Amino acid sequence: MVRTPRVDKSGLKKGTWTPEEDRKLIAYVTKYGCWNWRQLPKFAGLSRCGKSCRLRWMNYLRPNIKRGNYSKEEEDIIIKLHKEMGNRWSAIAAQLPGRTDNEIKNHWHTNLKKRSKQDSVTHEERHDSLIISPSEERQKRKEPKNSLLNPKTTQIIGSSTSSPEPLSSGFSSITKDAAVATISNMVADGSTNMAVASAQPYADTTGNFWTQPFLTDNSYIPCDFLAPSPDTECLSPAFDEFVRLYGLYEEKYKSINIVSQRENRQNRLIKQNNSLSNPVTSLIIDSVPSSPQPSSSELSSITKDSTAVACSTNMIADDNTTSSEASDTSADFWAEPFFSDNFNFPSDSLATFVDTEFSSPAFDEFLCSNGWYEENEGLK
DNA sequence: AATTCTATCAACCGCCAAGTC
DNA sequence: CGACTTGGCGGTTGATAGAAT
Repeated sequence: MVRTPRVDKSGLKKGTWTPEEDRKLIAYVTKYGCWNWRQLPKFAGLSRCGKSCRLRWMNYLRPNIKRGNYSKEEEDIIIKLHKEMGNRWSAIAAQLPGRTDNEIKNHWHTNLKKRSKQDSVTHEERHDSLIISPSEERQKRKEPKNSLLNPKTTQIIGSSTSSPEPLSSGFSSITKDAAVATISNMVADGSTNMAVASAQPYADTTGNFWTQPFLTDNSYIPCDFLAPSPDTECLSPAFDEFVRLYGLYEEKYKSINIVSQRENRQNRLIKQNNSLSNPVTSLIIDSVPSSPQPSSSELSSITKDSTAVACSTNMIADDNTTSSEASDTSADFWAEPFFSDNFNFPSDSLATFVDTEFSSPAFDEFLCSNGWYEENEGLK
């Protein structure tokens, strides 16, 4: 079920991703975030278009992706939401943590569409059987008033409880909510968390940056300088040194509230345990020793504009917090870190980790032993 | 055993909205 | 205001595994 690898006119590779390409993408995004998908492949050493990289990351490599069997509950939610929203897969996916729109779309077409049809046919049949003909109606009027004991009435009452339930009140605003979720689809995963992290050091730490937390300015990246040897430059201590020289990040982000955030994050990860089904990203998250957080004065300058709220909300939501937590805009909300721990912009430890672990036989072995790769066969 | 059919799903494609210049 | 860029979405395709003949 894979496409034949090929190279198009412009020299860009298409088709199935190789393990090597995956490694490069994981290593790059983990370390530097996805500050610009179009530029990313160049720096990550990939002969792919940005779109392809984005798709691969979003649908396959990013953290917290659930793969495999759908639970009955998940399927019911999909069917329910599809009835409500139609083919708005990204909006549906937003209600199912860990599932991608692509996967849900596939699952719908291969499994649920039939089931949904069957259900609706069954429902219609049942509905037909409940339609009372004029003669029946007349007969009914003649019947005693003790109608609750009438099998037909009982059936109606019984059926009303099993008819499709109205969506919960929360879903009444699903369009809006889904839009928010859509905006921050990337934010909800580690990738954009990291993009923010990557952007963070670039920008000044006054109000401007925090009012536009998700707009990265790739002009900070001196493209020509990096372009010649992305493989080595981007993943090497030399590159880190370069980044420092250009002032692309500030040391101070390394040490602020590291411990409390780390503990907080780890506690969540423990709760999350089973849903972290992507061993690669679990490893990544667990391996990163620290996380940045703005100082209190910086926090106070954050404008709670809708974008910031939406994006940070989804980040937190993705951390398996409840929806009430996610929508909380109180002081506690802002005190909560809304960065994923895995974007400590190039910390030495992470750099070392990326350099050694992602390109080593040990990493390959790790992938294989976790069933992520089939040896020499690429990703399952 | 060989061939054909069907189900599956990763990946591609084209379009659109939002942002920027 | 229009051209351009970028990210995101939904529809579709293509290759393969497994079932059926």
